[in-house]
Amino acid sequence: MKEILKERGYKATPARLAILEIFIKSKAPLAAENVYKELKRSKKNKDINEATVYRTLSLFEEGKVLTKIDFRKGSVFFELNKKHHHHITCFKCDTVEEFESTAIEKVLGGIVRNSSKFINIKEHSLELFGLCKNCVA
Amino acid sequence: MKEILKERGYKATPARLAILEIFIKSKAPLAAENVYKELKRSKKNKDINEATVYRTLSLFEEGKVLTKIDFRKGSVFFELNKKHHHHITCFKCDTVEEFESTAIEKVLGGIVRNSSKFINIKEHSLELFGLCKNCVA
DNA sequence: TTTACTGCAAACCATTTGCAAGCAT
DNA sequence: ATGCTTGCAAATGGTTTGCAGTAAA
Repeated sequence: MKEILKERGYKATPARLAILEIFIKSKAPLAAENVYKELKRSKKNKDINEATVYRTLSLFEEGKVLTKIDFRKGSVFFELNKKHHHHITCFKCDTVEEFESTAIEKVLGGIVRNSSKFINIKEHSLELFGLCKNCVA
Repeated sequence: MKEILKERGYKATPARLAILEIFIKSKAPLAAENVYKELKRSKKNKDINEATVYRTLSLFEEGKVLTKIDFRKGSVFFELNKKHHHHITCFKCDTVEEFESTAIEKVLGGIVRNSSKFINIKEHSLELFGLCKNCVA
């Protein structure tokens, strides 16, 4: 973990290590609030300030340690930066399933080719929402 | 315009008519702030309160007069509720181009079929970002 | 008249920032 | 030792809300 920080010229402070570890252990994307609460829950890091959490998250985003996700939920979520993928989120229980799709990237390529104003797409966000099998019941 | 309001059981107040008209005339999605400034610019409706704008926007969203769009820009945008489509937004000048794509809907269908946790998707948001031809120059 | 709608000001919530103190290198 | 990091508290920006007055039906 210290390597990840050192590589990017970040000092390996307890706050950063703790926050990174939370993301490594988490299977779901987390908002600042989630991270902060998780810290408070621990004995060791319960005194890390909320502002530090926000600062660390945006530092990590800049350094491509984390990626931002927009779930239309009022606050911004982050997850470890890994291979490009998308999410399906359950309206009710917030379960998140990830998926990859080369088909989507292909379709997007076709769209730009038809565009009159754009030549290429630099980024896209695609978020799906539905009810998961548990919540449909 | 009054019909649109009456159909949904909304009172046809000057604020609502003015806001609806702004959307009918606008070719781009608008945030509350944009609507509010546009009102202030007019002689007739310059005294409509910001809170009223927010209340009207969410009323219109509930009534499916408007749809919410999330451009990752800090504030929420709205546009007239029309046929399902997506947007490509320019990072630099914020130009928005709309497009429809049956291919995308088809791909999404395939994705759900492969999902272990979800049976169907109720909503999705897809936003593309790039530099428009003007801004690439 | 009745109830929905509005303006105003205060409250809210997520996030950011200035500053002085603290710690990693 | 030096300057990056942090905590704290205050500020921000977008949006929401309580309340009392106002207007659409």
